[in-house]
Amino acid sequence: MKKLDREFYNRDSVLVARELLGKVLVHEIEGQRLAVKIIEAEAYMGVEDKAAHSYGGKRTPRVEVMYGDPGHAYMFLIYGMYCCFNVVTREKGIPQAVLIRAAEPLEGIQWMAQQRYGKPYEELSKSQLKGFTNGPGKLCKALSMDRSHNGIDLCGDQIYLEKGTGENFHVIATKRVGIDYAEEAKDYLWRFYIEGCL
DNA sequence: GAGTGGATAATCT
DNA sequence: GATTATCCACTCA
Repeated sequence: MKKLDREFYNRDSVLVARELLGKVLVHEIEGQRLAVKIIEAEAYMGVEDKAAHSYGGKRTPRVEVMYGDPGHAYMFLIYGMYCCFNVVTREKGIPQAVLIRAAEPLEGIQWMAQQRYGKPYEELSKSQLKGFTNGPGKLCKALSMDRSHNGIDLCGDQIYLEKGTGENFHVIATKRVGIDYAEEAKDYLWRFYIEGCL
């Protein structure tokens, strides 16, 4: 399977978000290969997006990686307990990113179950199965990603994205959620998901 | 099946 | 020192 090259990320964030659907996110850790299919992604348009950390050109140590080169991971912590995985887009100096909100486990499912609940996949409760990887925080926990991966190169060998199976699916564009504070920006159709996976 | 409240820590001013 | 936003378990119908 072919990795996505840096040029893929060096484009408009909305375009990248839509094309990331169906792609495979791979995290290699301790010889274990964890792979998930991306089923939901959200674009953050930097300075013109009130929902983005970099809105208005704000520049703090945390968002610094978004100002860097495309194709890098931007991890940020929310609620003090969960983190979100983002892909940095656009060229250096333009702070845009795509948030990966949900995915579907493909490889290393047992490993993920141990990581999240400390027990085999078969023993998970219904609610645990339902929420296995359908949220940003849960996704990161399952993939064993945290702030130590912030700024990592997605064109490297530890965390990268592969082209999917090329199967057919229908992409739905919708409003973003959980950003009521963003005023008019919350009405933009910058959130994408694969129909039938939610 | 639907709705509610409590937990938590890095980041910013 | 204030702010920030998701997940989970619990309750009720």
